[in-house]
Amino acid sequence: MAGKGLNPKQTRMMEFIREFDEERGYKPSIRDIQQSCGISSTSVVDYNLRILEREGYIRRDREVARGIELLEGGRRRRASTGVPVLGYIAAGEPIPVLTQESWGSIEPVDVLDLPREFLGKEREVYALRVKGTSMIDALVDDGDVVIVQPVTSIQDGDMVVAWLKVEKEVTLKRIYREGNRIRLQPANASMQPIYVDSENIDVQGKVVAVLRSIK
Amino acid sequence: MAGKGLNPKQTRMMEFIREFDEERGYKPSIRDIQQSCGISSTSVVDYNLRILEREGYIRRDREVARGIELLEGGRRRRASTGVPVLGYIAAGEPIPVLTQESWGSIEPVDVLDLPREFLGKEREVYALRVKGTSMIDALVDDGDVVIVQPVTSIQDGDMVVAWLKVEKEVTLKRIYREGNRIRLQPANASMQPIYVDSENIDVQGKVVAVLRSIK
DNA sequence: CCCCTCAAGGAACGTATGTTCTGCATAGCC
DNA sequence: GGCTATGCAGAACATACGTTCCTTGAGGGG
Repeated sequence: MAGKGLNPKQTRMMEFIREFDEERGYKPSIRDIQQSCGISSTSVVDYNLRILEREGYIRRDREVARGIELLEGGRRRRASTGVPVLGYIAAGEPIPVLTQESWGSIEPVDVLDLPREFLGKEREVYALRVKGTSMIDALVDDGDVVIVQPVTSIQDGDMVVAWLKVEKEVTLKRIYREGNRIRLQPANASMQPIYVDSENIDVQGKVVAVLRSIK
Repeated sequence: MAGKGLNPKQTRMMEFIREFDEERGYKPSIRDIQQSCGISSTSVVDYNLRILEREGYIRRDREVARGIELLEGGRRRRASTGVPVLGYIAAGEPIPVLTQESWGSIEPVDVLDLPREFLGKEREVYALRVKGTSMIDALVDDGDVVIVQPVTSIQDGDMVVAWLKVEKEVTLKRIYREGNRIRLQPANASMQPIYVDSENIDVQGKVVAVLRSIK
């Protein structure tokens, strides 16, 4: 199907629709587009919107005010969810504890919109920014963002955020229960596991994703 | 400001607005909400929307059809952009080459909606899924997604996607030009750099972000 | 009991907004 | 020259949609 690319007017319209949506959270009306793109008539906007729809850039719902859906590469975007960034996680400092009750009441520093694919199935996840390189053995570097799902049930092999009481340290490791003690396995297979007493560990949550912005 | 939480009706409304937007790409009208949430009158919807706005869950533009903006944690979501996933990257295989011309014409496998923060300033970035653990020294594991900005100008210290002709290998490393040869430095400081001839390397792009979904 | 607020129902109103129709250029084609 | 497709202009039209007003009913205070 499809054809050549878009002409300048249509490109301008696409850009405007994207920007408008980003700025205001909803789509522009035909007259919004008309004015902002310097188009003389609503019918011209409609005419070009039809083309944009035919070429697969947008989807329109007829008779619906502001009923434009932006498609990306011809397909619908992956569903995403807002994830609150609650603070920092660093080796030497206690982690912000999140209980069922405090959920929602802690003021997020920021909110990231992330594809569901990278989150667990659970809705209630939060994000922490990593300070320092102490968790490099979990393939997590300074400045990374980890997505954490608060403790519910931990299974062997889960990557968890754990507070080691004696060492006064936060760590990210895969966890395995072995009788009375717990084995913490670094993600990097070439590194040795460490063993801790079950009493010495406080599991805060399960890491479901890591994000890194480079340089 | 704010008060207690939302009542069931308001919670239902919030959920509906989110789902509607996700499904159709634009916001519901008051009457859409009325019908789908089993509310008897538009004025009741309006009444509760005012509350949602007062409590900071949404922002409304008066007189504007479907003019609802969803706020998350009281603040606007970070702007995000659709990033096309173009395929796989694996140690033994050539990378899908992306030139200025082929941009836009390659059919993306998928599209991810990502916060701008994790992307470079450039618009034209794409994503590749990583196969295998051969790039673990760059803190990149099997199954990760790397966000790549096509080659423009590479600076010393940039993390790049490089094809080593002789070795027939793709690799992710920080790059440093040292006269006639090139030093490729693993991200993990404990690992040794490798050196290659400038003729032997084909830089495909610059890695601007890494995403990992765990288990 | 009266008065007030919170929550809701029902209907009417006005305008914001998509649609459509008529007309007019320009360009390519046979 | 006719014929058609593309792209634009202007206006009228129909309705989708937010707003507002009038009521009602259940609590709570005095």
